[in-house]
Formats: sequence, C-alpha cells, structure tokens
Amino acid sequence: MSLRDERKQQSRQALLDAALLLSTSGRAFSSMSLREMTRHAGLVPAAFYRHFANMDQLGLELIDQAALHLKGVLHQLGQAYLYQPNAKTKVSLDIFFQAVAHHPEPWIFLISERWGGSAALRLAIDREIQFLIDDLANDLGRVQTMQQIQQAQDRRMLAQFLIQLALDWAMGWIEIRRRIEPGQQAEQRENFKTQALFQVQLLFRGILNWESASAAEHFPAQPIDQA
Amino acid sequence: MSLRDERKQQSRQALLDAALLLSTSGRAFSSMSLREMTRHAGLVPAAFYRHFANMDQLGLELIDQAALHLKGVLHQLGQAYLYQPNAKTKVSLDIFFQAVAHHPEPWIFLISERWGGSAALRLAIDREIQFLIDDLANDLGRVQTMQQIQQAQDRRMLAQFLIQLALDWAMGWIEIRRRIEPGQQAEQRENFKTQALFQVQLLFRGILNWESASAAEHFPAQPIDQA
DNA sequence: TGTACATCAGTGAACGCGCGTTCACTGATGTAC
DNA sequence: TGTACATCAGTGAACGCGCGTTCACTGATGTAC
Repeated sequence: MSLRDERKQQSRQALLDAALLLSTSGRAFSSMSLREMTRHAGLVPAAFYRHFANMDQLGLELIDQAALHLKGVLHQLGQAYLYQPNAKTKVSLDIFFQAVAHHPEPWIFLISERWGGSAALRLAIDREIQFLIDDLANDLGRVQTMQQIQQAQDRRMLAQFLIQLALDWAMGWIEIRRRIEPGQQAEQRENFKTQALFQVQLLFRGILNWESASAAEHFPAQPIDQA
Repeated sequence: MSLRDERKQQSRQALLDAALLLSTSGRAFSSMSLREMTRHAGLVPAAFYRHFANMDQLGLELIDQAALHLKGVLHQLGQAYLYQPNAKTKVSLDIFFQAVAHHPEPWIFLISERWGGSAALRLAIDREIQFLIDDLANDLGRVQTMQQIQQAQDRRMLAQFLIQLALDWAMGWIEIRRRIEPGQQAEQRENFKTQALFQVQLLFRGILNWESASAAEHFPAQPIDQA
C-alpha cells in the first residue's frame, strides 16, 4: 500500500473510531452528525466525502468491523469449550464477561443500533446476527451433549437462543459497569453472574431431557388456589 | 375537569402520540425534534413548553404509559394461564403475539429506547422492566409447576428470564411484520413461533428437573473428535 | 344573571447556532519518461 | 537520477435550512362578587 493510501486508510479509520467512541458514550448513531465525526477525526467536514457517501455507509462499515469482533470472541469461547469439555459453566461465563468488559465498544454499537433509528443499519445487524447463529449452530453439531438434539433445525434454534442470551448478557454486564456506583459494583456483578448461570443451567437441563422426555406440549401448570 | 384542562390534556396527549408514532415508524427518540412533535400535534413550537420542560420529560411520560400497557398485557396473560392451566403453550404464545401485533407501539418504544440515546430514558425503562419482573415473580409463586423452584430468589431469576424472552419475542415478531414482503410473511411467522415454542419448552423441561437433578455444575460436554 | 378581573394555552416573530452539502483550490504523493 | 505532469486527500468559504429557546401578545375560559 502506498504512503498516500496508508494515510487515507488512517483517516477513514479515525472517522469510524469517532462514531464508535460516541456510541460507547451512550449516543444513538442516528443522532450523530457528520461534522461531529470529522471534528473528532481531526478533519474538515467536507473531507468526510472522500471516505463515505453518507453516514449510513460509515455505519454499515462499523457493523462489519464490530460483527467481526463478536465472531472472534464467540469462536474463541466455543473452541475453549470444545477442547476443555469439563470446564465449569461459571468459568466459561467469566471468560465471556471478561471479553465483553475488555472490548465493550462493538457490543454496545451492535446491540444499541439493533433497534436503532436507521433501517439500513437494523437490516445489516440482523444479517450479521444470523451469521453468528449459523456459525454457532455449526459448532454445536460437534459437541457430544448436543447429540441429545438430533435435528439440525433444533440445534439452530438452540444456537439462536444462545446468541440472544449472549447479547442480553453482554449489554447487561456493560450497563452495570456504566451505571452502578463503585460501592455496589461487586454485589451487582455477582447477582448478574448468578442470573446468567441460572439461565444456562436451566437451559442445559432442558437439553439433557430433550428427546427422552415424553412430549409435553402444554404448560403443565396448575394454580395452587384454584376454584 | 374544566373545559380548559380537558383541552390542555388533549394537546399534551397529542404531543405524546406524535412521539410514539415516529418511534413506531423506526425513528430514534434522540433524533426527534421538538418542532417535529409540535408540527404533528398541530401546535406552534413554543406551545411545547406549556406541557413539558424538555424532550426528556416527554420521553419519561411516554415510558410510563408504555410500561402500563405492557403490564396489562402480561398480567392478562398470566391470569389466563392461572385459570386455564391446561392451555397449550402454543395457544398462550399465539395470544401474546396477537397482543403485540395489535398494539406494537409501546413495545417498540420501550425496546428500542432501552439501549437508545438518552441516559435518562434508559434508566427509567430499566426501572419499569424491574417492576414487570417483580410482578411476574410474584405471580409465579402461585403456579404449581413452579413449586419445583423452591427459592423465591430462583423464581425471580426465572421471571427475569421470561421477561427478557418476552421482549425479544415481541420485537422479533414486530420486525417480521415490518420488514418481510407479504409473500414470505406466513413462513417467517411460523418459523418464529416455532422458535419461541422451542425456547419455552426447553425452559420448562429445565424447570421440571430443577431440584431433582443432581447438581450439574459444569457443561457436560465432550468433543466428538477429541485428540 | 351580569360584570370586572385573573388565568393561561396557544401565537407569531425573532435570535443565534450547528447542520449537510457544494465548490474551486492546494500541495503532497505517485507515475511516466 | 531528474523532470514534467497526473492524481487526489484534505482545505476553507459559502449556502440555505431546521433547530431550541425567548418574549410580549391574544383571547377564550374561569372566578369573585
């Protein structure tokens, strides 16, 4: 890459970083201005157009980068799980939360713009989440416990469930770090981890009894104080 | 209430409705303008200040109204469940999706502003969600199946899990109706319902085995093609 | 009931400001010979 | 290596526009007597 190309690439990334920084500080992408981006990147407003046709294009590029990061984290977590099959659930969750806390920016951007103000961004994020689900569903086929779930279609639904949970956990974890005063941090974090662990354990007990249980098609619920 | 008060209340609600309409059409609250609100409400910009000190105050009021709606839907669903204990899960889910489709606005507003651009709104929405969880946890204590889960703390975690799922389902359902072309609607909806049903069933199998299963503290996973 | 005064939701004009976008330009970097 | 020309990322000025907020006002509604 030529010197000129390198410098152009730096400016481009500076614009992307500016948007990610504002997103991390709690701003919605649709409320950011082009001038704000260039100011943070140390450029003049008109320079923006040397890199992107409009703000949405910048947003789409940011989604690509952020999704790539998530894919890396989730894949690494999956690999660790495959090769240390007896690792405790709690440890796996700790690693996940640590990864989220270390690089919260892509999680924040994808999760908060998932239902954000730009239809184009919403669509692109949904696409990327589908890819994450596909990857995970693929990995799940290689885990023995999952042999309880024979149908590939069922495994894909499980993958969707897990990705959904991961996103909820990530944002919940970040929100605790953002908001709670230091005095309550330790307690809140412990509560949140307990909650996540509860969810996983409930899930895995359901999986272990997936095909074996007789088909319970309805909620087997009964009111205690019924008429 | 006097004639003057009635008219004032109408204007106030017209401003709130304008915000909800824009939100429903996919706009982020933090990107809406005060002038836009008053234009939709048929008022002059300055009139806004007769009703709210600023946009955030309007947002907070909207959160109150939207959360009240959600509480009603969830409570009604819970009651139906209590008094028709043998209702099939699928039917309960159908009722839920029907309720969401009938009044999607409050769901869209709360879910998309939950991680939106205003810190004040994020905080208020989180508070309301906590209340919904409290209510549900309380109701769960009255359902016999849940006696499997002895600890009130565990029931609260289950309630949190269910509310989380309900929000995910609601927005997923709305997004299908928003985005998919009519030709694929039926198929996509069926897929989505199947996915939600899968999640509930997995969950309830986990619950049925909650205290009885020997404590499985780790993922009992093993790679198929291990070294 | 009628009158005099008070209240106050809504008005219309004005303000300064940051915005997105355009344009001709500059000067460092790249390329051809 | 040196020279002449091409490329193009970044500049700086300008534009029209919608924004939030202020202010003195108007006139319908409410209240006191």
